[in-house]
Amino acid sequence: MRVATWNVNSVKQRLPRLLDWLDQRRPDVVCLQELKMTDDVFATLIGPDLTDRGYLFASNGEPQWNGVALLSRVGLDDVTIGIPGAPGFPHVEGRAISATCGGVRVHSLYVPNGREPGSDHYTYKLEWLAKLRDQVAADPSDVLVCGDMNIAPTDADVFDPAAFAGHTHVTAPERSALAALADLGLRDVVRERWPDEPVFSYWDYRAGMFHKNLGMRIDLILASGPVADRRAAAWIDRLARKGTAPSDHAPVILDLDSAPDGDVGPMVPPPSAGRPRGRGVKLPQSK
DNA sequence: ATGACTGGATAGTCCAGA
Repeated sequence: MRVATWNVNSVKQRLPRLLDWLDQRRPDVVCLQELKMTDDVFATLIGPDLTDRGYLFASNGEPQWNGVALLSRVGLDDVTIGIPGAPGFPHVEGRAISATCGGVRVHSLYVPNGREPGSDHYTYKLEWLAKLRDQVAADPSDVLVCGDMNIAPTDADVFDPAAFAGHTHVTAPERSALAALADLGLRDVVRERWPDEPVFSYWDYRAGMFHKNLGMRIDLILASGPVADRRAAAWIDRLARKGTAPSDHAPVILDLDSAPDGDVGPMVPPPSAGRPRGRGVKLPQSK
């Protein structure tokens, strides 16, 4: 069984690339984030294409921002929209959906960004993550928590820790929220497979960050022990970040029991021959 | 080349993203 998660940054803009990628990678379960459309529009725009490919689907969308979905061709049962008791900002946003697929409880998540440490949005992020922890704690033993977690688990998951000082995604309280999931037995399958490689899943569109491989690993697949033990391959599909009109995120792929493409490489560019990359580079700044 | 973004809503630019 192949499970993937991908922040597509607008299904509408990503439609041709998403369909091509489904045909190429043929995942059995797909977690999507940042649909940026309502459930009705999602079903109309892409539903027939998904049905043609054998997928059942469910979504938790909004008109303009956020939005998550689950696609599955190994069953889609007991769908839960959102997280029980989770806060809104101020309204409850489309950031979580879960279902049982192929015997595994799968979560597709778009964790709030947090904006600035100490801001209202940052508090919202931490409170939302606490409710996620409570929901997962009530889950069965076979669980996959997938999505854009908007947290880099360690300093190895950003191109230069100094560039992120004082920013969200790397602060101790955010990382503690991930540790709380680890305390429930969830394991970071990509990092377990590639313990030393700089594997990123997000690169800012600006300033040629992708081509310089100045990224972050914030899209995660966290597996409970029985599921993590079934890992045959785990990798980040950075080819999907190349070419025309990509998302700023790449998909993350986990193969359970067997790996259709073999045990692919870490999907990182070869190390540059010269100076170290990324030291002293600043984050692109919003106006 | 030492600078380099994209999407959504809107109808000027502004907000959001991480």
